Amino acid sequence: MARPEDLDPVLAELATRVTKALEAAGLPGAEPDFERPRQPEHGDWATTVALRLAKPAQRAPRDIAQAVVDHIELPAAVQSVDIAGPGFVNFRLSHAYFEDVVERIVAQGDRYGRRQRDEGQREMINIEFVSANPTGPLHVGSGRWAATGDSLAALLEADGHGVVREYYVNDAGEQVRRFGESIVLVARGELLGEDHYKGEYILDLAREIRLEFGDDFFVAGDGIHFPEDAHITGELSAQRVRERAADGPHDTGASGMVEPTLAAKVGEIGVRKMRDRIADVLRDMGVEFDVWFSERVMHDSGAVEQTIDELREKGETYEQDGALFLHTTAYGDDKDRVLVRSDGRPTYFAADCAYFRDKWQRDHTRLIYLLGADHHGYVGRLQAAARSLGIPEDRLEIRIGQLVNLLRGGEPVRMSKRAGELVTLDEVIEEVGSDVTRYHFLRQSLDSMIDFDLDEVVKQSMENPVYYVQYAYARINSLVRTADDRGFAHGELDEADLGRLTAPAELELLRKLAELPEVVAEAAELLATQRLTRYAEELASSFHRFYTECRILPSDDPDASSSTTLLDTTDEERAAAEALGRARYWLAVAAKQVLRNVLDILRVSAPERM
RNA sequence: GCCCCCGUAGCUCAGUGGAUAGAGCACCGGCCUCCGGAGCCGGAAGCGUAGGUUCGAUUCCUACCGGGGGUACCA
Repeated sequence: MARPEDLDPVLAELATRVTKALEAAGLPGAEPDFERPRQPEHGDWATTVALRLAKPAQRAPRDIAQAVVDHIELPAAVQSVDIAGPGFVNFRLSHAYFEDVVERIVAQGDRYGRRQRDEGQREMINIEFVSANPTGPLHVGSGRWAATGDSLAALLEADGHGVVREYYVNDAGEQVRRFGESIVLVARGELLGEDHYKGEYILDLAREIRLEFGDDFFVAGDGIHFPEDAHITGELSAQRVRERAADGPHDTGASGMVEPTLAAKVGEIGVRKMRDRIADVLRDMGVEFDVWFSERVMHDSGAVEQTIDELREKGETYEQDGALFLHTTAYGDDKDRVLVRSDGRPTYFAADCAYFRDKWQRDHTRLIYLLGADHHGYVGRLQAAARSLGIPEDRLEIRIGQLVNLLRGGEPVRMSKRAGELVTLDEVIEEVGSDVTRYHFLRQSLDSMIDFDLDEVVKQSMENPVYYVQYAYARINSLVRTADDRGFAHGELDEADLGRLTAPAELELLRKLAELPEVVAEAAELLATQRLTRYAEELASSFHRFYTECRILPSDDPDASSSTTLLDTTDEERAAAEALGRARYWLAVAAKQVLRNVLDILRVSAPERM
């Protein structure tokens, strides 16, 4: 459990002092907990230790709180302490503490908010996400996992861990053959069956492969040739594709047969092409995977057989009806799972096991899976598989995210790859942009279903909160540019008198800036990106208020202030105003840095101008 | 049937046992002679229902109501 006192030496010291105060008062020892009060009047930190101790100590909470206050020696950075409500002990930090925060932010730059961990504390985390089958383009729903997984990875890095972003490519087995068959049939202008993949992209692939490998590529042994006029064929096929898709379940099946070896070959080529396209779209979204793990390669290497052997040797398996089962119920699964079918072919589940083994052997200390709710049924068997392979229970974390509800004008749009009726991620990115799309997904909890109404998102893109945050950043950049243009003498940070920052808006912003390290730690622990987006919005809000209420640069308009101020202003007052301006300038610079650091973790761009 | 997620303001959502439950959108009323109005300030409005645990419950437990998803020798 991340505790705020682990992140802040001042708070750690305060915790020690509270413990000592309890001892000095003759009260039972207790770990004081700290939380940030909602109301600013309640100070910067509060502990409920008096409330918790009331029962074991047999004393009224307020009495205990009073005893703490009477006996505590406050650290220098803590200005005051008082008791409130039923027995809260509230602490207020000194202004010097916040001045120090500004200095730390400017000194640490990009590192502010990030955690440095010792070797022993640092994990090597593998996070697997998206992993959509490479038999079709990514749809909008996958965008949620792309955005969330990538930002979680950045978040865990910020929390001081090593992270590997991984995509498991299901490029083996029956579906690849069927995928290849679909391409061949379309290339030949034949009808597709109910189980075939449909959609314009199949036609595109057929064209592409024909161009690359030549007209004869799709020639079948029985004399069926790839039609000479590709254009006409294409139109025909596309039309038929649509008809068949609309036809639905009473489909009678494909009009032609495809040789298994050709289907496999074409499937392999098609999958490779689709994988590249998927990688392109993800890159457009700013997501770069470290590892594209091929299931086929794993099969070819014999790793699946080895894993099955290993499981057999460990006594985790048994045979029944000619099939080999993994005894997953021993680890809480609903039913035992088949590893090898009675016909000798390994199941996908066997590959999943082998994949686990591979990942674990690559020296990861923690495995995270980000899965959609449609895969919820897999959790039990995946957990069991990991345990069977000797991966400790707490080293595997499977996070289920609720699905994205794709709408268009309030009407549901089906997202079925086979039916070919899907709205692809690249279309959406092109239409509304990567930042808006990402932020939209990152803003909500994984537990909540997201409505993605294409019409609404396009309409609302200008009022998306991401612009609110980015605007704050652009605004500060503009301020800095203007300061430079006018030759504003902001001096160095250590020359600025930050003690002058005492206006409510200034204090609010200072407090908010100080929160980042703990927001990062909490978000990382909970794997919750929405903690970061909320913080970003709060920070932007604090800045906007500060900017509105607190003039930073001196007015460039001599007439503007001449009538009253210039005449009445003494040198002393003018010097004070200048000093305040310099302090505010550095506060704005610190805010800019923190906004940038948050946006970096969200992996949303921080524009200098908008 | 069993399992998982959700139910918080008119709408979309935050809030991992603490004090007076917060944002955005929408609505109403204000705010720039000057650093970016994509902004700021103010107003109205809410924890599905019923029990339980606790000093304290939106949060944890149970039941019920309502919505979504999952339950293959599929891939």
